[in-house]
This record gives sequence, structure tokens and C-alpha cells, in this order.
Amino acid sequence: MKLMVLDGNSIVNRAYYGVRTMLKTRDGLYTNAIFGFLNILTKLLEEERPEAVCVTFDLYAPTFRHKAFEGYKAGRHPMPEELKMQIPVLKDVLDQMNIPLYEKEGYEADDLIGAISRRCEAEGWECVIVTGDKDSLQLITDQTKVKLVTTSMGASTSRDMTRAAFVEEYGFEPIHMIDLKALMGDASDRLPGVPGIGEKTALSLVRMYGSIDHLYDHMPDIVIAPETPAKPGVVKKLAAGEDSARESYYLATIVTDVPDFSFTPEDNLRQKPKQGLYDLFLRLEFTKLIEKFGLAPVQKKCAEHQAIAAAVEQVRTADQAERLLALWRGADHVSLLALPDLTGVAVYCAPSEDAAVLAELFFDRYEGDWNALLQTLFSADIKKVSHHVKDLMRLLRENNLPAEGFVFDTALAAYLLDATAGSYELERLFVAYFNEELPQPLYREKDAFSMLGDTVQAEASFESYTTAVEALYEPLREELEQAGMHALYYEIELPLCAVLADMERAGCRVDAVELTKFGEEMAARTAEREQNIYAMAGEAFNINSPKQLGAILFEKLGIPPVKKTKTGYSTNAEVLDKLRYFYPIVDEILAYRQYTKLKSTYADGLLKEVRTDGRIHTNFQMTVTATGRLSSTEPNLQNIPTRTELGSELRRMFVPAQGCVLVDADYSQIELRLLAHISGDEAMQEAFLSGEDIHATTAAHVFGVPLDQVTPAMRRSAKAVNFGIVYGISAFSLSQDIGVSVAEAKAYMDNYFARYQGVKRYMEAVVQSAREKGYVETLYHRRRSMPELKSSNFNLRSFGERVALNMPIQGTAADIIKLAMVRVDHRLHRELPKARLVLQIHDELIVECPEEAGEQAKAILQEEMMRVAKLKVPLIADAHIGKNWLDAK
DNA sequence: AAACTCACG
DNA sequence: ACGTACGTGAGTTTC
Repeated sequence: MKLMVLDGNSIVNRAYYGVRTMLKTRDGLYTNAIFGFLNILTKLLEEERPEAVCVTFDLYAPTFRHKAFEGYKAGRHPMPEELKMQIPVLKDVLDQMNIPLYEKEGYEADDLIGAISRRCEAEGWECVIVTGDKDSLQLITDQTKVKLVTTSMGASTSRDMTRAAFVEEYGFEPIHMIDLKALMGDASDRLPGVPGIGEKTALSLVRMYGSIDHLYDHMPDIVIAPETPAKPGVVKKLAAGEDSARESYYLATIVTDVPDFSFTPEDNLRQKPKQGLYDLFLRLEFTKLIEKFGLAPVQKKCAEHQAIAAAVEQVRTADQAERLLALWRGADHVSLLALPDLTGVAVYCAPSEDAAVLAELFFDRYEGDWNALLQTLFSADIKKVSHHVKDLMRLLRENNLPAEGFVFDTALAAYLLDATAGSYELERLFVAYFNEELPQPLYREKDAFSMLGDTVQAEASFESYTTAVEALYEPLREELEQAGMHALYYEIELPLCAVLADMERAGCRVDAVELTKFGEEMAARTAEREQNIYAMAGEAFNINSPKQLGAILFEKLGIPPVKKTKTGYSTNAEVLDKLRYFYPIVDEILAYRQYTKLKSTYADGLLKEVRTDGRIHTNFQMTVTATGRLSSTEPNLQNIPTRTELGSELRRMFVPAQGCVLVDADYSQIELRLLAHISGDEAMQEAFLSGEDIHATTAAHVFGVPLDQVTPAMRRSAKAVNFGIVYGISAFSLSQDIGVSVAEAKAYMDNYFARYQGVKRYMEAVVQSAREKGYVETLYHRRRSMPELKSSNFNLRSFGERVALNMPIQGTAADIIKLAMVRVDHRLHRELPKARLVLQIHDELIVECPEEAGEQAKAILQEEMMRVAKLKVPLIADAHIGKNWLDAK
């Protein structure tokens, strides 16, 4: 029989600092530590499969032992507020999981664990101690082992310390951990140990003598290894520190007999969780864990859900359809979901409060003209609310159907309200808004919804999901109004759905023949470099493996490693760049990397995506980024190379259709212009207003030279400073970026802020306001909530501050180009119907149009892009026409 | 699935 | 004393 006991305080601490995103529920409760704790717990339960499990906690009162040594433990950081508030909730969770919890006034978790492990041993049980603290290692015996938990970057790993593993690592028995601490002390526990004795000496001494008693018996003839006498200094320190050592020994000893503490392993046998766990997890928004635990809701109906319950009607005849279409036309709106191949549609409509109808239309059950039905349903006459409208619109247009009358997108609304939530699927939204799970699962595919498995169940899901859209509509709309996002939503995001649907459908033509040739050329160059590298390394290995590459470079060839990653040596371009002048093999590797990247990601990667129409149809995602930008996937066309000459050759492969040209327009320094506008900095505004080269002007100020004496290198550095400011710079990072000392970088920044005082004021003000309001926003009221700013974790908080600085700028730029896209699209439809937008790359738009319309399209692009926003500085867009992307840039 | 690397604005 | 710029997506290796 086996019992697992967790050191609650230690594990919850690891979990809190390990789960780096500050998970937070809609009503403001932080949950990251609870979440991390449960992940660790479930993982270890699976790994160990113990028959019994329990958790211990400290009780925060000074104990009698602690009083014996003034200041003991006082050096530890106080528990941050965000963590503290999670502890009672965690205890609730454990209670609901039927996991016993032990705490006792005056004792630490460690002491109880000590008592528990001894009781287990006495009863013939095995004991597994789970903790992140090395203090417990002294408890290890043949029957008791410790699982040491460490967390880094969100993942927790544990290491099994059995007696054998311990002896292997330390070279003495576990019980002598106490002696080790008695000698070397422990800063975090304020154990003095023997002053002057460090880890190394203490380890040797314990290996030689075991206990300090034995050690002091042999004074003063002390050896630190067989036949190696200790230095006289060491002996002197030991003699002087004996009292301190014995005191430390006492304090480092974990108490294993706790009075009035009865413990029976059998009382901790694992049990099923209680009913309330489901509700608790809902409140904590742990939907994944609900699934994992297989929890079911206690039977109860949700008020909102019931209120909109509808009569379900299967639509089979044309007459039926006519009647419903009339109903829908007259209604304020309908809520609608479609199956991916448009063979099924569910429409919810409530023309009056007590007359809701959920109509289900399936192609193979409908006797009338299916296409005609859809033509009417998706015309502008019927106002539709749906989920992921852009995808549905694309699907409709691909099928030559109208895609009009979409008045609301529940996914898009939820994204605007919380851009960092990550997922906007109906299941999750429904739980978040109504604290209830959707009745049945339905699987969403790329375009819309699909029904899998049992038909009856699938249809029920289809119904409940469509009803969910209806249920979410009002609360979401209301919340958008409250947040001041009406205009952003109805004038930018929602109209953009149609624009993006068309762009995705249009796609971008690529010259597959040239792209293939390019790929072959890259393959040839890769092979060449590969041979050189093998020759220089003296063996063949996988150059793509950072692990193998690191071993070759930094071990076999003895090149000094510049930087480490958490798993080994860093071999990234920044590191290799520093080494290339001294080691020819490094140059070869950099070249190899460049060629393989171009080959696999771009040549091969893009060719895979070319459809039969000779074009690549990327997917522009509207609900991904935290700042409001779009993202592009399958393939990503927003990261086609441009910074190197060879890479930019790829842009030659992006070509217009026969008889057409590409028109490329991009905003000039939109982020810096927005910084000048938003910060109100007059000096920076002046620079833009007088049409100066902003980076050169900045250089003149930062380096204190006249404008005509600014060298290209100075301009480059100033450019880095300008960018850095937008990202929430630190002197250290700037120094890394431009290769100067931290002191110099700091001086540049001081000069910068002296010149642009408005920018400095802005940076302070935006962080302050974000702290107060809990969010930052763009000129168009796009929001990003910022719980990080309240964190007591320095790194997390600093990160939050940089985000707070950056988001209004990057986000406003995103707002502006989105609005420009809507306007450009509108004008192109009216004035140049054969021209169409094909790509957006954050500050750049690409239009494909007939050759003879090129100039006109260029004018429209420039006009609309520049006209979108009236800033205190000019908003400039440059545009060019070309026969491929490279030429048009 | 996570880590590493690298492409873009 | 910390750890080092914002926002993305994809390919490859490794566990």
C-alpha cells in the first residue's frame, strides 16, 4: 500500500510561479496557482497510483521552535496577495475532491509530513512525499521517497529521490541532510550554520563523518577526504561555530512526533469527488479539468437558457420555408449556424417573447429548391447573428451565394471584450456567461459546424448551439456598448468580415515553376554547406538538432559557449553571429540555416499550399492577437522574407493574374507617428510635421550633433532606440541590440527622454492609468485587460508595463489599417470592380487589378489609407505598382 | 507537446 | 537580485 502526501504550501508556491500567465476568472479571482496545483496533483497521481493521498499546509503562527531563534524564517518573502487569495479556494477544491487536508497550529507542513511518513512506515505503508523543498530529503528511508517538483515556463517536472538516488547524488545517508544544514546553514531559513563553512566543505565533512556529533568527537584532527587534513582555518571555524552548528541542527530537524496528531493511512484512501466539484470548477472556469475529471453537472436548468427555449421545427416543404422566411424577414434578427458544406442550417427566431421557433433545414430532407432557399436566407433582408461570421461568409461566397445581412458575430464580440482569452468557442463562452455547460458536444470544423456520430444527438447539439448563439447575443451586445466599443465593432470589425472573406477567397497567385526552381537551388546550396560542415566537424551529425550542434561546437570543437538555454547551449543566430569571425564552421552553419529555412518553410511550405487555381489562399484570423492585429495561417503570408536579398527573391514569386498588376501600399512609420500623436509630444510631432527623417533627427538629439553630421551608424542606433521605445525598452536590451555598453545605452535613452519629454510623460501615464483601470485601450477603444500589472512577481509586472506601453500604439495602427481596408474595399467595389484586395501585412495592403487600372487603384489605396485618421501628424502611405510583390514594394 | 529557431511587422 | 523589447506562425527535433 502506498500513500502520497503533498506539501501544500510548497507545491502551491511552485504552481503560482510556474504558471506564468495570470489566469483570472471573469469575476476577478486569480486561479493560476490552483490550476497549476491540480495539474501537478493529477499528473503525480497517475504516475504513482497511490492507494491514499493527502495534503498538508502550514498554519501561519510563529511556532515554539521558531521563537528559539529570533528571526527564523523572517527572511522569506511574504506571500503575494494574488496567491494568498487562492489558498482558501484551493482548500475548497481539495475538500470537494475528498482529499484530506492536515494542518496544525504551531507546525509547518514539513513537520506534519514527517509525522505522516513515520506513521506510514509503522503501518507498513510506502510513503511518497511531494514537495518543491529540499528540506524534506532528510525524511527519506527505504519506505519513504521524495518527489522533488520543479517548475519552469509553465511545465512542472518531478525528480524521484529514493534512498538509493539520494546516496548516489550526495554520498551520504538522507538523515545526514540535517548535519549538512547544521554546517553550511541555509540563507532562506536563516540558519547560520558554521560561519565560514560553505557547501563544498560541509559536503566533504558530512561524507567523512556523517553526523556533527561524530565530527566534533574527532576535533581537532579533522580530514576532509581520506588522508587529506582540513586546513587549520576550517578547524578553527568549526571550533568557533560549534554552538551555532548545534543550534542549526536543532532547527533543521523536522519534528516527526507531533503531539495530539493522530494519523491513520487508511483514512486517506482515494475517493470519488463530491458533487459540488463541478460547480466549483465552473466558477474557476476550469472547463478542461471538468472534461479530464469526467464531471457532470448536477441536474438543473439555466434560467436564461430556459427562457429562450423554442419549438423545434423540421423544414421539409417549400410552403413551410415560405412561411418561415416571412417570419424571419419581419423579425429583429435570427440566430444561425450552418454545417460546413452548407447541407444544413439551424435558424432560431423569436418574433415575440412567447413564440420562439428553432428551424432546422437539411438539404437531403428538403423537398423544395435548396439553393433558392439559401439565396433568400442569406440575402440582406434577413438580419442574421452567427458565430465566426467571416468563415461562414467565405463559405457562402465560395458557393456563389449571397452573404449579406450579418448583423452580429458572437465570437468576434467576445474577442473584442477579452482579446487575451485565447478561445471563443461556443462551449467556453456559454460556460463563462451562464455558468452552465452546453448540453451536447458539437464539433466545429474549419468553416462552420459539423455533425459527427449519432445523428439524433448531433441534431440536438446543433439546436442547443444555435440557441446558445441567441442566448449570447444580448449580453455581448450590451457589454460592447458598456465598453464603448460600438463603433469599433460595427464600423470596423464586423464590416471587415466581408472584406477578409473576399481576400481569402481571392488568394494570391504564385509562380509555382519559379518557386520550385528556387527550392531546388536552396536544396543544392544546403547540400554543399552540409558537406563543408561535416568536414570541418570531422563527423556527420544532424545540423538541425540544436542539441547535436551544441555538442559539436561547444564540446568537440571547444568553441566557447556564449549563452545557455534551459536545456543546453544556445545556438541561435545572435550567438553564432558573435562567433563567426573566429570559427569558419559557424559561418557555414549560418548559411546552412538560411538555406534550409528558405527551402522548408518557404519553398516547400508555400508550394504545399498552392491550390488548383494556382493561388495561395491564406486564412486571416480575426480573433487571435492581443493587440487587434490580424494573423495569417495556413500558410502565414505575413512573414514572407524581405530583410535579406536572397530571401526577398521569394517575393518575386508572388505575381498577379494574367493581364494584372500588383499595387502595394504601406504606411510610413505608422507606429512612431502614433506615438507622436498619442503622447502629444510636441518635439516629435514637429519632426514629423516638417517632414524630417525621424530616425536622423532622433540621432542628432541622442548623440548631440547637428543633423548634417549624423552618420549612418548613428541613424541606425537611433532607429533602434525609436523602436525600443515603442516596445517598452530597457537600457540592457537596447545595449544588446545596438552593441554598446549598458551605460551608453542608458545615456542615449536619457538624451532621448530629455528631448521627447512628452513621450516620457506618456509612458508613465499609460502605465498608471492601466493600473487603475485594469486595461489599456486604443484610440478606437479596443481594449486589452492587464491583470499582470497588479502582480507582485517582478518579471510578470515588468512585462505588463511594457505591454501597456505598446498595445495602444500597435493596436491603434491595427484599428487604422482595418478601417482603411473596409474603405478601400468599398471604393474598389464601386469604382474598380475588377480590382481586389489580396493581402494585408500589418501596415501594408496589396491589391491585384487589371494593368490599365493600376494607377487608379494606387490612388484609391493611398487616399483611403491616409484619410482614415486625422492625427496631429501627417499619416503617410507610399504605394507602388509592379509585376510582382518585390517590384511593387 | 514542448523547446528551439527564425521569418515578418 | 531579478532578467531583459511588442506582436505573430511554422518547421524541426526531442521527450
